[in-house]
Amino acid sequence: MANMLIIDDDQHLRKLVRTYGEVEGFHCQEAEDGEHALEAARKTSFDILVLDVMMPDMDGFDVLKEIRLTSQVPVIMLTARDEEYDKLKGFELGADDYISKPFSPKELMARVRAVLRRSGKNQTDSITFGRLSIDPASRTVLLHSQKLNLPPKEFDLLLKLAQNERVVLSREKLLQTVWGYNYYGDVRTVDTHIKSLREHLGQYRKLIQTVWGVGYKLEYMEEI
Amino acid sequence: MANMLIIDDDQHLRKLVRTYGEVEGFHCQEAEDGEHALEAARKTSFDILVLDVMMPDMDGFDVLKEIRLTSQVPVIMLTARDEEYDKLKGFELGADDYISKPFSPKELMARVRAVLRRSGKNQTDSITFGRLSIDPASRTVLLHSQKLNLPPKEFDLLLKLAQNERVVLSREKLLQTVWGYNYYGDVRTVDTHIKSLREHLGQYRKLIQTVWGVGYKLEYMEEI
DNA sequence: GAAAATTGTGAGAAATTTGTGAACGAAATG
DNA sequence: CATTTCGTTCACAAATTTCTCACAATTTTC
Repeated sequence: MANMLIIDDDQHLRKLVRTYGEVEGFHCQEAEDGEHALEAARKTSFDILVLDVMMPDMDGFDVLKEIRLTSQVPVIMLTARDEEYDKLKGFELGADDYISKPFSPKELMARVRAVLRRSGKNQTDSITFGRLSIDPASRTVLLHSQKLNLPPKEFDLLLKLAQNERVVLSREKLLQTVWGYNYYGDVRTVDTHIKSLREHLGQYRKLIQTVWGVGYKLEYMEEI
Repeated sequence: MANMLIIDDDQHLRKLVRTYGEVEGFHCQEAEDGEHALEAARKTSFDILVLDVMMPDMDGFDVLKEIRLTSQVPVIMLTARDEEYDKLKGFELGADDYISKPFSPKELMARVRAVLRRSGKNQTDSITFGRLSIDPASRTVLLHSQKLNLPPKEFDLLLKLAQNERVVLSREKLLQTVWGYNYYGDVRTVDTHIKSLREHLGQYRKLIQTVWGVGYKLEYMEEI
């Protein structure tokens, strides 16, 4: 299972993030300041860092700068509200995402998943939502441990949506990325495939949400 | 939704850039020469310009020089070849980036995103006010950790106001930026959407304030 | 305080967008 | 080569949103 390093001077916040992280199945380690974080990062290889910006002595950016000298590990930064400039600085230094305090732990975890998914450029890793699992390598989908036979286009469509969890993709974008850049068909073709895909997904049809006037997105919610 | 102005004498190239721009979610407008570009820029406020250097009569540098007299809008220049001289001149005049023809549309869009991010017009970061959080990527609004379903226009309107916190936006400005530069409807339509948006926001309706005789603004105060 | 200007609001028609079933040819399968 | 599956388009129904308008309420101006 994946390793998570939580870096924050606030012990309660560390604890909070840890609790949610562990629910998601991470091995969590905590660091109370930059020094300890860098030391921990030297000793262990982490799969994701959750890094607070505002810390005494060495702030989050300093830590990130150090980290980035040797590693491309995914980093999510915690910023106080209204720190537009900080956001920018964070992204330039190579943060993968940020979230403003106060945040809901659920949202943080959703972003953690999304970042891991994105940074796992490894197309061969399968993507899982509850009891639905998508494996790009073998091009198979498992639903309740049972193989689901999807037609090629539907599989590609599902995979694209899954790789962009929580991000709305317009019909045009989907056509471009799934059908190809030189496809000039009817945009509504997407709808037809979505319909068919939803039928195949059974109760998991709720994963695929229509964003009225914009497009479609895949969003996983615990209760499925 | 951001406005993009594409300035090039080559109609096919304009069309190409437009197509990709629209996939990325921009409202796109085209200008076939410097004159038309300046006129369009006077009428509409754009978030980014894509400007060809080589054009008959008034070339890209002339256009940029004019634009920079009144505006700091991000500009990406298209240069014919890998001309060091062009790059230099462009940067001196205040271009934000350049790209040599022939270019891949994907790369152009990557640069557009990068420039917008640098200029602080990041469209993808979520914005939080107390217990209200707006996420452009997933087009969701969380109010007290609960999802708020807003119609497209209301979401765009809220996002625009949020991205301009404490800045009064006139109805005309809102129509132009949210509805699009080519919308010619009743100005009072804005009022109707504001009303509906306020209803949806519940106690957070106080966020959206009427500035009598001018327009609307979003202002967050701790006590909500 | 009356008049004028501006904004709030309710209701409903109009327009837009999406869901869906059906049809048809292309492609894959055996 | 017959059969099945797949991809696409289309038309219509259903759902949702957008827009306009009239009038009420509020604020400003005179």
